[in-house]
Amino acid sequence: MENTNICPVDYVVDLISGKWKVLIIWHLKFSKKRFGQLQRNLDGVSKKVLSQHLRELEKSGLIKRDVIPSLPVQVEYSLTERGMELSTILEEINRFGSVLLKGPTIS
Amino acid sequence: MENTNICPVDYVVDLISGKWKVLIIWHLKFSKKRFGQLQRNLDGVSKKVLSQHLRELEKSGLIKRDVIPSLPVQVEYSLTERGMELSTILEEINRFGSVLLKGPTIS
DNA sequence: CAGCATCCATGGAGATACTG
DNA sequence: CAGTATCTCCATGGATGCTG
Repeated sequence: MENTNICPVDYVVDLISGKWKVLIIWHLKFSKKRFGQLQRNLDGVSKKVLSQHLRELEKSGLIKRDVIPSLPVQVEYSLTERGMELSTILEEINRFGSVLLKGPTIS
Repeated sequence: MENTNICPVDYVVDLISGKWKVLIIWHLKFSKKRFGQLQRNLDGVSKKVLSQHLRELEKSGLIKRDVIPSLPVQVEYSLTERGMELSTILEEINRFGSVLLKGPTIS
């Protein structure tokens, strides 16, 4: 997770290398979610890790964080345009990975 | 690097999450290379890590390993068809990442 | 040359408790 | 509810030496 990368590929890979990053993006792709919802959806994440990941994704402009000044506070997360773009790449990766997983290593 | 993933995306991400994986694929994309060449190209990799990565990439069918029975032994690594496919995805990621890195977080 | 065995360092992830 | 603060643990990467 080193930001000192000059390589854009490594940069993006780092972005989605976090243990839950892909899942977070996946879930937000379909609808915005609140913190607690996400935590329940990603079965097993600790709050610490979840908020770390969310902050990183936000910092790189992939997700948006909206604070709703209710009581108690609610926070909604959603994908940005860029996050949407990334999710289409993830779909490609998904297709590719599916083939890899099914087809035995023919090399 | 858990193989127990059901998610194809995570599977692929794990595949290219190793610190040098992307670079290895990148270098092999243009020409096959010997172990020592790779080690020199990826400035700073230890032999241990390099061979670990190579074995993993081979195991998942992304690269091919050819042993040339000379003295001393030479080993050539090259991309498989699947590795080539992946490298096109990496190029997309590259484009996307470049935008991310240049443009400030407009969200 | 290619690569394995060993030991060590580091940081990312988990568990838990506390707060505005 | 949505986090932050600590502490611990383990996997990954690094350094070095040995071998067919």
